[in-house]
Amino acid sequence: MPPETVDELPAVLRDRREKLERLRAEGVEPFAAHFHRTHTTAEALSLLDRHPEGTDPVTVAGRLATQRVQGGMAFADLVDRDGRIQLVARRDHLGPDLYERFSHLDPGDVIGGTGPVRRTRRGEPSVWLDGFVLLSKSLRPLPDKWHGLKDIELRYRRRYLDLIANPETRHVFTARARVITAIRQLLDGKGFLEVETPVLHDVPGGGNARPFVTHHNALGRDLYLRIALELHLKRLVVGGLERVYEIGRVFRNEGLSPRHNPEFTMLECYQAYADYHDMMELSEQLVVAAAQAAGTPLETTYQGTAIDLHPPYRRARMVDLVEQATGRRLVGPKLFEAYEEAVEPALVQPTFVLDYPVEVSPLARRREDDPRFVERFELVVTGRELVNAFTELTDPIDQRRRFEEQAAQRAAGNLEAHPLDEDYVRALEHGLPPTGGLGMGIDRLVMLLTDQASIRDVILFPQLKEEA
RNA sequence: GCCCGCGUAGCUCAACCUGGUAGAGCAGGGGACUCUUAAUCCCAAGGCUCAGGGUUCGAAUCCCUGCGCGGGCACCA
Repeated sequence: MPPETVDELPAVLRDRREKLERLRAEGVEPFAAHFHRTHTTAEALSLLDRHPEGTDPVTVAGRLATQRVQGGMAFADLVDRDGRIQLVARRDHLGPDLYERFSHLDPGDVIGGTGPVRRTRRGEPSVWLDGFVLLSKSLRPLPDKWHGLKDIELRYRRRYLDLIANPETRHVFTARARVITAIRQLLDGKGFLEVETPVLHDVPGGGNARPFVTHHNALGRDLYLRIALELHLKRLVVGGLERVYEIGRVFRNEGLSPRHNPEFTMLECYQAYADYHDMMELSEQLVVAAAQAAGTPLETTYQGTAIDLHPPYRRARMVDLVEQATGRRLVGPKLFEAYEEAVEPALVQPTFVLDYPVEVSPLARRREDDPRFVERFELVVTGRELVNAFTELTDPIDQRRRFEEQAAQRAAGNLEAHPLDEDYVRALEHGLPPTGGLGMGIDRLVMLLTDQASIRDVILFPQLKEEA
């Protein structure tokens, strides 16, 4: 920040700096060290319900929204995380000095106020102030009180203003937090152990994506930010933890889009003695639990399209879906390409797409009845992959061969082909129990449940280009 | 990386097509008002029109370049 003199500031900012100095000159500290509130706004309101004639004094704290100063009586809305409550100040009651200070507060100032709660003549529940304290002076004006903050760039860059001005934004991120809590509760209840695995990887495996590269100075070598959680979690199943999960950030060095942020949040969980059929049931349970946590009905809409999230979801084999769409019965990478092009975008209602070609699934177990396919599914909703899961490949010999096929693709220029992870193959050689595994994109799940069109609307601080 | 659109006061938007001194609401300042709630009414103030070039007597407006944002494509299990 350049050293700015008060004179150079826009008038709206200069006025507030001058107010700040005036307050200090009057002996009022504009940034309080601490404050004790007795009630949130919601608690104050429910207290009034129990004492409709008026409560004992309560102390609330929050940010001042709008003010309505009317001669010797002033009204203001105080906002905290739970909601809002009206404050009433009267010159007769507070005395002229304190009243004057109240009426010169700005929207955005953080204050604490004490007084009984009762209704105004118009029926508005209000804290009738016996006194108030300025806790944090706001030196910048709030966004337009009626239109909110519309500028989409400012909403992302200054998320704090978006959260103050737009209730919908608060709702989305509250729902996101509750969804993640619900997922943890569901998995914990099934005996899964939440673990943390490294973000810095020697070998960026578990998915097909270009990684971010970073450098460790003391080791004198490059490391990669993880693109998936998979390989470390399956090592833990080898280690006997049997049911593990991690909810964590992964990083993919790809372009930005309404559905892609370079860092995003994945749930991955692995269950010994389970297969991909079990993972389908688990997927359904996760979606239902998440929807309930977000307060989203199972009969919902996404961007104007009706979506029914009631399980069980349709199950269809990829070869059949492609044949229905194109009339051709394909195998191998061509099947997968045709699926992505002709089928996936049209799958609006929740659908488990089963049995992927082995060539695009180097970590999944082959089908016993047809080794060209693996026991893998993706749960697709609104044309987007929500879950990717499979019966894990446990045969270390086959795993090494699959890695070598990927290495050949890599040598041929496919930067996203899976690299060989020797240590992972060694872990398999010790014996991975039959295991089902599942990965779920939390951001896309929250987008679906909160009806948000862009992944940027469900990530608090999404990646943008450098500010001008 | 390519294509399209957008960028005006702290915020929300006019004026741009068709070039002629940049306007309004909110927020802020002053005043009136002791039951308001998008309070109301009166007064005054607030701008490097994203940046840089060009065309023109004259550019917010037309043209070019750059930057930023959005969308699409490419990329992306």
